[in-house]
Amino acid sequence: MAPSDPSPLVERFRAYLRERGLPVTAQRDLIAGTLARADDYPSAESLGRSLRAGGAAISTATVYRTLELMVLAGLARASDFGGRVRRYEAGGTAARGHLVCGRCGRITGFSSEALERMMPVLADEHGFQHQEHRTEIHGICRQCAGRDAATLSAGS
Amino acid sequence: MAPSDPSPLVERFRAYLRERGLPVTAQRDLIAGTLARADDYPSAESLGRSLRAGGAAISTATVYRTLELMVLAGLARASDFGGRVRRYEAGGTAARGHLVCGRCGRITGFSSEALERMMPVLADEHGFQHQEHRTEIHGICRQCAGRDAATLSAGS
DNA sequence: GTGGATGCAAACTATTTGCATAGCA
DNA sequence: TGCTATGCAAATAGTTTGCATCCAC
Repeated sequence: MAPSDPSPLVERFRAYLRERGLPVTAQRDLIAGTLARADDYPSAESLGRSLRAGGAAISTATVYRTLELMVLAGLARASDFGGRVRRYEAGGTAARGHLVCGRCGRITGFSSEALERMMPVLADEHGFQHQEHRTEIHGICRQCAGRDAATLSAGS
Repeated sequence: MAPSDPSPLVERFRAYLRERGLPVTAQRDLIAGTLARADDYPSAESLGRSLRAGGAAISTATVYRTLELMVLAGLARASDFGGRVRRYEAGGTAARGHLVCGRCGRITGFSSEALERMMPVLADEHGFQHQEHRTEIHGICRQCAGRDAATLSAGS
């Protein structure tokens, strides 16, 4: 990663660390930077793997610890989208809803004002104090649907 | 469990099994019956534990396999509500939304017609074929909120 | 210099699987 | 009788933790 152009997420993470006198390390910068650039909701393991593939020397344990710290800091969000691995996304991303493709596994974030408005209302209706919410829509993405249609008409 | 009053879920599971010539076993009846009666979204392990506590001899592996089969049959739903264990609920339950209390961990299902209507629309807006959806609201349940308030005013 | 981060490897937890045996159809 | 479930125990997979060492402050 070029340290000349740190992403806003890296900056915010650094600020968070400095505020409480915690060390800003090369690993933390790298992990935050990679998460900020990731568009595939990586797991701790896959994120570490790609970092190592890029030449960085980072242990899996550090990746786990750092991502956990970022979640705590409110700078990342974690979710296991129906699978068995916890996957992370950069926080601050407006996306609160996620489209999970059952075919290719790709996850796409989206945001909906109507949804945002509805959630606290639904919580309230049940005497529940809303803090945050998570919405997943499982189905088939456009690309996979198109591929299916093509395969169907062409035969295998 | 008294076999004299099998729950509808047990019946439907039996029917599903018979339809495809699969064995209807005592274990499967027990597991389906227990899941039908459970109101706490049990994990495979906790479900097996309570069965064994009740005197039944059922291995953990069988519980996992049976619950998985029920999900496949569309008679149960599985989700890990932000935690690291997969928890199950009887299918057919109208609930599609879940309130997850961050204090006591209790999960409460709810259904909302408005939410049901909105999901396919949201999917469509993004060129996504909607199959199913999952909505979780994380926050504090009424009981815990009340307890907090009491503690606060009384001092610890 | 010191508290905290890192890396390694071992520990853990939840879940899955292989295989011999038992049970339903 | 034949196909499938079950149980046990071992294998996995993902994640966490203990501890010695290293590094940012």
